[in-house]
Amino acid sequence: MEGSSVFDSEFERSLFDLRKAKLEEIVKLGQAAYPNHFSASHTVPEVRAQWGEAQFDSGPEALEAPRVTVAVAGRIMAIRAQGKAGFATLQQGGQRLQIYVRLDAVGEQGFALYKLLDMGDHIGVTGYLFRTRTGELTVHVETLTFLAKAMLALPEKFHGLADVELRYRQRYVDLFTNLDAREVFVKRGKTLKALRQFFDERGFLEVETPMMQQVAGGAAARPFTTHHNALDLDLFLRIAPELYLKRLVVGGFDRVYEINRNFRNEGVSTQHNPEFTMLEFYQAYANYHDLMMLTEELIAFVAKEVNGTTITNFGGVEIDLGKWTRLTMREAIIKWWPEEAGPVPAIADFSDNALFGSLIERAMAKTSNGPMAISYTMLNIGFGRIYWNWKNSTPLGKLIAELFELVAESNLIQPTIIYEFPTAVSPLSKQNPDNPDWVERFEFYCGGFELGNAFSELNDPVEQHKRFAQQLEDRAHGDDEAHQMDEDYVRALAYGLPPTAGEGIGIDRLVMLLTGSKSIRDVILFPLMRKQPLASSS
RNA sequence: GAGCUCGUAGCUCAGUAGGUAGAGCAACGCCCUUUUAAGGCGUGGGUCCUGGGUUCGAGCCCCAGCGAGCUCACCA
Repeated sequence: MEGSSVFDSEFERSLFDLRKAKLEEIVKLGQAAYPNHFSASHTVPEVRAQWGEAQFDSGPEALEAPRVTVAVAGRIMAIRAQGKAGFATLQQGGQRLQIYVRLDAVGEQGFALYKLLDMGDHIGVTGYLFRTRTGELTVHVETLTFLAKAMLALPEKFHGLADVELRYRQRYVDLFTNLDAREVFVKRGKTLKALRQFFDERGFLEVETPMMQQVAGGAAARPFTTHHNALDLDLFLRIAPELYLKRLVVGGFDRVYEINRNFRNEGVSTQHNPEFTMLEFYQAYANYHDLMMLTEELIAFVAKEVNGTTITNFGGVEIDLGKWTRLTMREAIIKWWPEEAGPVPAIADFSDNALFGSLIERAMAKTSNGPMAISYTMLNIGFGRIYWNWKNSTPLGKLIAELFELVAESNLIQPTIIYEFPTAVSPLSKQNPDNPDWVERFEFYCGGFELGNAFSELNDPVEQHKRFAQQLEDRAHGDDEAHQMDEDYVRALAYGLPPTAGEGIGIDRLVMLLTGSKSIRDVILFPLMRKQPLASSS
């Protein structure tokens, strides 16, 4: 490791040398430097569950006749020596257990080993359980086994690792020093398990479809590109599994789901990471109304499995994931129409291009001469952008979706289903039979952001081909997120896709909601970070 | 990509008005057999993110860069 940039400083280098010397002393005491096994009778959480605080009522004597002997292992997170005795705290599985080591119990060799231990070391102990004067469950150690040494200094023991950047870059330290961080990822695991249980119980098959695709489809986003050398083939990392999953429904898998990563070449924010986990599922013989019901059930089920309740606290607001509101996109715009923007729109304003234009023009004027409050400025900029797009003959449907995002989205804190989307922003959805400008699609929102997106799948190959062609035209006009043509997908539809509804749910965002995390990076173990400047020592 | 804020010991943070760099934890030595953010005495530890500039003098002021957080833009 000499000359390597593992070390941040001379302090760390010399500490490493010191610990190396200690390790040699430990070996001289007859311990292995890097043993590969320890037979524990219990984990720390098991010990706590069986003899921890809940059982304290039975009195300290409960542990004395007969004595309870345990063998446990863990990482030393606190160590206090007191002459010929000492206490240390072992951490395992996110829980802690105190141990008490005294010279007359472990002998000269054992105590010599104890004195060579440092914060962060892994050890195993055997001994019997007792309670200290203050009532803390403690292992009275009889034998100590050295397991592994921490060669670097742990973060400050009271505050833990607080530097956000370090927590993301060195998650391995964050996880064992900040147990709250650990808990988030335990809940993430439970979320995935609950999702799978939900779909497995309903006869869905879990599948895996390509993440390297020749046509990156199924969403409006810019893909990452890569290259296969042997086949000399340019490939895209997938932006969605959608088109493959529907091919599977054509193939006769009536109910499929996939939980895996999508990759989108876009900026990062508290709600976006370039790779993120998406659940997509498809159900034949169902439509988007069926999925609304399924979604409400699903989210409530997962919340109960993970948190034991549908209530979650997000950004200081209590959200009940068991109580849902349903609004059409147009209703939502009207409901959340900002007072500053003047009279609320009429339904007719959404069906006529000229009326829509004057609606925006009016709102723009209203918000331009108000007090210079931030909301006025933000709204004015937003209306201005929509107006500019309207002037540049952006399709009405797209403008309506933009308007919805401007005035309504951030208000959707409690679980809300927004349905009836414009066809212009939904190239893969089935049109409303009564009005082809609108499709059978919904998105659902919680905490002010979008969690999922669902629709009755377009299964008419002729119409699908037409929509792709339209997207190609958008692309030619500079929209580099417009959908690519996927001839093979159209061919699959031509073999006959049964009436099907499908849905995608952003799992990172769901976990944010369930854990009260304000940033997506707090629910991703290793979020994408910029390159670190080269360490000067290397 | 834009704006705002931040970067001081391994970690958590102070740093007055521009005048020789501070504390706690961690580390090292000694004392201590029921402590628990153990305690007591002592010691060591700094490219003040990097590079320029202003100044007699810069952690502090100015410029540029790097990294991070937040807000916005794009999107899910």
